[in-house]
Amino acid sequence: MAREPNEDTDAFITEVCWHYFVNEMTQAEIARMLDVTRLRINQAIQRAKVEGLVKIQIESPFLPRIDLQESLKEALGIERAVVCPVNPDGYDYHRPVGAALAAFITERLSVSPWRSFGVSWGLTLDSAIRKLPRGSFPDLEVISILGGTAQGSSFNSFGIASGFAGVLGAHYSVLTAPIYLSEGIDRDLFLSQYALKEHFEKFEKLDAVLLTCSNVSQKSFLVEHGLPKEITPEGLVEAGAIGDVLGHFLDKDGNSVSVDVDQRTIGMPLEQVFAVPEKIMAAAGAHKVGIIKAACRKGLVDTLVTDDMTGRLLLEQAESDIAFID
Amino acid sequence: MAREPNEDTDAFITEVCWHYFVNEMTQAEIARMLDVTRLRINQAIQRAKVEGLVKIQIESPFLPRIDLQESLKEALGIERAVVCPVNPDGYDYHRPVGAALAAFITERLSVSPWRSFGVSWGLTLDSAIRKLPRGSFPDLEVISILGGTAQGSSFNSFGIASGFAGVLGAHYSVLTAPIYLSEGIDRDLFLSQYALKEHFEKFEKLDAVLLTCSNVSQKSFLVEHGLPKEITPEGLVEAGAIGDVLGHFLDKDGNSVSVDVDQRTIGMPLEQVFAVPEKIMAAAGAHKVGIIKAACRKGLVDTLVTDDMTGRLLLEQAESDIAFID
DNA sequence: TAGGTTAACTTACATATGTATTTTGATTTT
DNA sequence: AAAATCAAAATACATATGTAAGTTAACCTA
Repeated sequence: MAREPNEDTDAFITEVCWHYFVNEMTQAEIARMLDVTRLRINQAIQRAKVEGLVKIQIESPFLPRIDLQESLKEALGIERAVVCPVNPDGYDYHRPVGAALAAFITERLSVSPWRSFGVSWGLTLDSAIRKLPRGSFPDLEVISILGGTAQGSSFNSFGIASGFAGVLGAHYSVLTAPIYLSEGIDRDLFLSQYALKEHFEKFEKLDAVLLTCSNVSQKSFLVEHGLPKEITPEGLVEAGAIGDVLGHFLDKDGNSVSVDVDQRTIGMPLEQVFAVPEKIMAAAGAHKVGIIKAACRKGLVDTLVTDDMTGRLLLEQAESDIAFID
Repeated sequence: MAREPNEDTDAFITEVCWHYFVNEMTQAEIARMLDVTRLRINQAIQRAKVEGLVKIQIESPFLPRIDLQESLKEALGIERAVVCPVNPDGYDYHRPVGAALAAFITERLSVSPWRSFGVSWGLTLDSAIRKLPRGSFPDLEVISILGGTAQGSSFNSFGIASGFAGVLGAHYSVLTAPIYLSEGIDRDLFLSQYALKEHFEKFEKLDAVLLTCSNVSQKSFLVEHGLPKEITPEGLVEAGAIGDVLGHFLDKDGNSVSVDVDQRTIGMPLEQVFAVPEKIMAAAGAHKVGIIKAACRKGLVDTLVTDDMTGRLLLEQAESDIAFID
């Protein structure tokens, strides 16, 4: 081995970003001034963007799509829809929907003082954390409401709950458990552990939940990596499943297709979700149209945060409730 | 006359910015998608930046300059110094110092709940408003502490106080009076007007003030456009003035050089400023070094927000208290 | 309807940005 | 000490951005 990679410090990146975004200097100018190569300036700015060190806020970001939002409220029977514009080519919905969710949360928190809210996990929530402006809510607690997988911090509730709490200056409480119990372990016995019991009691007093969902296909991280091997996507589809919410697989009417799976799921039960005052679902993508509609129909959603493409699909195929396997 | 200029709507600009900053599309892509020319996209983005519709926040913006901040605290005998990096060429301190002030205010508001704070006026405060992220502080009141001039909204307390209140979601109270009384009008009689009396009483309970300052030269808006014609810059310099704070001209020790001028100034008296718990001065530029030091020496400043260039000058010329006329 | 006026479009181009490739040189290994 | 290794610098270049022309066409006026 030779030299160590030159890890740029936070202070360096901060200074570069200040010159670039506030003083509006060019990258070349900054490089000359700080006596480094332009490449390092360029990379510093890119890293700052990715890691959320610079946050770009747009005032009233969902002003434009009012028509679509109104139609969606009507069609899905929900209280509120937030629709953000998305790039139809190179379609990546995580970032824009995450940004819209972040803006929505900021707005809600400034108006109604949540004491606690629940979070599941997934890339959309991960993206929301990066876009959320730093705040100070010392009386707020972020509660993870779903067990995690072994892989990557976006896919377990620890990374998400602690991430939200970090930027919001709040406390957090995580669910240190897998999303699905291994076969043979008794659910009630498992949940009777002191730490878990205390955590589950917090579900009863949540002011809001941030929900996500997915369909039954390779596009679903849960289906691809999170299911115990005894549970197969084919079996779930046969049973009528079109997607999942909080690890529970639902049919097109939002009813669970497998008591067996439900019994093994470590997380907030759907019955309890109904009782939460604000049920916010962030979800987008053509493959999620079916499960989004099912969740809305069942009453699991007050506010839907999505993009215009998905919004339009939700309206168009008002009658197609097909499970997508692609 | 021919066609009307096509004033882009807020919704249009918002959508363009969303595509550009969140979805990271190129301006050409956005133009193609929305079927307008690239020029209009380009202009929309520029307008959004200037008008503060997009706000770029940098996490912990004054992390880098800790050494300089510590030295300044020591040298000036103040509680806190906030130093932001600045572009030495094409030197414009209003924007970066305004941005730093905005970040500082955001931070302070999230920690200590001010009930009210006072504002003077000037380009630096105007710039701070543009950089300040929208907030909701319904119990906060922004109080203008200085009369205004007839010209431009940045130079009267109405634009500044209402601007701060607007972005912070706060109330405001303005001082509807000129900065200097005309000769012959009795100050006490003038201030006894009901509306003014009520306003002046609020000065006693301020949690913080945002102060600015300037020197005695053409660079000072106050000197160039705000002085009654009986008061000349030459006369003020002869009397020992090196600059002004809240319309009061001070010598190098921070003492007023003209009881006459003070008698005509409509604004918060300096004696009252001393009593405010947080005295924040935002000021930068080589020409302000003298007056900044004088104000600090006199005890008018707890927190100084400035840039690295001015910071370094403040340290270097620890002994030069010259009034700059250039 | 002809002519003047001007916003918006078109074109052009200089500069800035993002990225890939090659070169350099410090450090470690043999 | 020579060779190997690899991060950082240098170089090169395709694309994006900002701005300044000239051109077109909508609209008003007379």
